[in-house]
Amino acid sequence: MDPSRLATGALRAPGRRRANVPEATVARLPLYLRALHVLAEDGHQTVSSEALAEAAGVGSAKLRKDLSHLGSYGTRGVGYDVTNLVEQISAELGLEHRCSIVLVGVGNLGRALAGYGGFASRGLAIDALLDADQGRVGEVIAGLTVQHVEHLPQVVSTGSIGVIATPALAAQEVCDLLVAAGVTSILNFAPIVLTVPDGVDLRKVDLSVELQILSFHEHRKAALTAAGASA
Amino acid sequence: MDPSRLATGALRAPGRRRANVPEATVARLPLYLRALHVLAEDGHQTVSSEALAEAAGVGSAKLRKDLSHLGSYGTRGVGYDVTNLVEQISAELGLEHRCSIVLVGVGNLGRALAGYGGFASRGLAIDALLDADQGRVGEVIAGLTVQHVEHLPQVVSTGSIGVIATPALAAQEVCDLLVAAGVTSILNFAPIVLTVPDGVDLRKVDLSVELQILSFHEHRKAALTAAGASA
DNA sequence: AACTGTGAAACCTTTCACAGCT
DNA sequence: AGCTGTGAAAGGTTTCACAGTT
Repeated sequence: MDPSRLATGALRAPGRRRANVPEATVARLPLYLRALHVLAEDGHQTVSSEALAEAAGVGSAKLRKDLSHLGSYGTRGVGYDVTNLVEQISAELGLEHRCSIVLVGVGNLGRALAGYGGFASRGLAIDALLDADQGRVGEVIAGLTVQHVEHLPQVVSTGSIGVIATPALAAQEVCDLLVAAGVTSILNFAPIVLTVPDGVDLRKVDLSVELQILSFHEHRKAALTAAGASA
Repeated sequence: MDPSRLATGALRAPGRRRANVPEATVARLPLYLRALHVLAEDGHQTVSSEALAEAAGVGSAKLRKDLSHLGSYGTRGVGYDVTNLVEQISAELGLEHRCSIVLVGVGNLGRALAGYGGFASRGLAIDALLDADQGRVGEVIAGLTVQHVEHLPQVVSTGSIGVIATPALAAQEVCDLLVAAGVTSILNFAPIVLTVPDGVDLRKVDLSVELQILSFHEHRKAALTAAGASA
């Protein structure tokens, strides 16, 4: 959110050799990682920027530029070593030491997230489920027992990621609780603008926003074809 | 994806007065709309760019620039008329004529999406549920009966938006079916890269990608504090 | 010959600062 | 006086094209 802080001096650590990785690049690293896993399972040992870009759904120049921000891990004339690149990207994303994920709000969406297998595969899995509703406390979902939201401080450890899947009205309160418990990275599914202190990273996923964006494009296309028909 | 196409000649329609709205602006219009609805319910008749920006979680300069792309709907010295602005943005997003939404894949996530109230409130609601699993066909979720995916052509109408909530392996096939049925706007929740023909808009929501991005920031913060401690 | 890594150009987005309207 | 609308500057991202390496 405040990119200027990304560039502040603090990271002149002893043996660091790389500059800051641009935000747009970070957002694509998970895509490359996923594509690489598929390639590895297919038995590929190396991959060209062209092929990996294709698998990840981006242009090859973009891919090379992105990877160049992590360092020079390719071999000219050959391509990238799949296993090595998986390791480099995983390291960059901090996926070595599985950080814990706590999910607050076990409604429809929370349940779906808890049961979603996509996380587990790659170093990320939900470790705790919490809810404010006593009626849900004790229920077992995807192998985890739902705890009352008051136990938040006990289930949070350093480096935990918080996921908010509560109704909009409860979201800010839950967010404050997460921050108070020391969480500095939050993913919000509630359709509301949350406020967090400096130093806390907040991302949001808003389903109806996505649909409205598509609605815009659909609307525009309809207008275009109507205009085309009248021309 | 290909911004150049957005700027092609085709839209020189007779009475058009506005230029193209930038993609980044489109992505924020739904946020403004939501904030405006809240303000309207609170009884506000007008709102300043400062106040609306605050409510939407953006800067006021950005908000004004965004709204200026839609036209001049504010009054200097006063602000924006809430009701009017809601109408203008709704029109821009094409939320007048409720376009139908068909959701394919009624697993955990699909169920959650079907039951999610967030859509219904604002011109967008799911109209049909489909699944490839005969065991799920006939089930009633959120007032809708699940139909077999073969009925897709019958439930799709012009301007429909397709939502894919199937497992990754089925997603491309379902996507192809949607495209064949005439859908030109698709929202994909499956963790896989989909290929669509030109002219079809594709957006994706990937939960594990979001978590991995947060993991990166968490990791970076940890590295920073470690470096800070050693300094 | 094949392919990476990267300056430079083109493009898009955000921020600033203020002219101009009410 | 207060606030919008907008050129211009600053910053970030993507694309191009090719030098350099294996």
